[in-house]
Amino acid sequence: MSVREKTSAAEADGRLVLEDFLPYRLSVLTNRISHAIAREYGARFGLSIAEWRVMAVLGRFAPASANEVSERTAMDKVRVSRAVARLKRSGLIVAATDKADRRRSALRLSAPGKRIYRRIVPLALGLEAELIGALTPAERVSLDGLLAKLHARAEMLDRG
Amino acid sequence: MSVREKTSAAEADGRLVLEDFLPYRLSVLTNRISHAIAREYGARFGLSIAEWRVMAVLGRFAPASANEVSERTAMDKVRVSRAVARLKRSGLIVAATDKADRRRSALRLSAPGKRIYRRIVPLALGLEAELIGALTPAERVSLDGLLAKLHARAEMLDRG
DNA sequence: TGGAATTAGTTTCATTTGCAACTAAATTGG
DNA sequence: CCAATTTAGTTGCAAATGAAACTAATTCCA
Repeated sequence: MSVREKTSAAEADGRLVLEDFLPYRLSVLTNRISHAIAREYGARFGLSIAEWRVMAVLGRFAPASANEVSERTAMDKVRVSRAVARLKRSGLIVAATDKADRRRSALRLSAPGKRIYRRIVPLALGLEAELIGALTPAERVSLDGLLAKLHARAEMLDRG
Repeated sequence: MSVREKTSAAEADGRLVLEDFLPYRLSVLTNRISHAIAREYGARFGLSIAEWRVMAVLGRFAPASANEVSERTAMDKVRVSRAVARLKRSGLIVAATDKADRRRSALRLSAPGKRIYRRIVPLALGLEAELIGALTPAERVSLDGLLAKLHARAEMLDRG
């Protein structure tokens, strides 16, 4: 009688042990976090999750096209397009047509956009801190490596 | 000049190092996986992710109420309700009114539902296997523990 | 060159989603 | 007991979503 193999791979007779199933666990975890986040600053600043993500990308990767944002966030390009449209309307970002390629627009945070960004960042980091507060420094390093590996794999699955 | 602290907590001048930000990384990872999954059996069996999750719960936790499904999947009860409605219509699950509590329905997989379930499970496990194929057994155990801790924290954040 | 194929981004349309309000059944406490 | 509250599940409605079709600019190559 072997000890129950507790590697995440989840299986029994021919059934799926859902609570051990990695895609499921990741999905639940992510949903919970997104939910908490949406309440936190979504409500507070009138931003949807998509909008906040666009701002986060622009806050970090200065002028970026919608497509770049889409790639960096793994969000659908339609979703990005609409988030960008709303952010432009509300004046939080500005779009300049890219000189080199006029289909592309170079998106940046506007001054008000930057102000809001700077107010949200600490909240976001605080939330992250609460989240990983459960982990020791060593565990954080470990998590970092694991996510990197999974990420690489997931990218292959999604494309290949 | 201290060595760059590489704990996930992500921060620089006052900006967010998005690619190190845990909620973001989880979100991208989950998006990619869900996408791959949706293509895999969503298309193949005409099931939405919500529907498949309901089936997965029923495959594992025999008769269950919609509410139980909702709790186990962390899906909104509306979403569950509608997935259940569709599954009933397509005959993959059956609902008996709970004798003890007539508001509640006892959901189960029907015979055809079980057949589909048994066909999907290997696919799901295969996909998971590909995903964690990148990890050593030790890393899998480690991941398991980390996710459990994060999950517990996220639950607190979401409620508290 | 210049027309075919590609890429950026938007719009249309049908579907999905979820909050809020609702119905129906069960529980609670007076 | 029965009115007041709670719980299971559904539905109305408005907003979010994404596949597919579309426009406009760019690249490719014969």
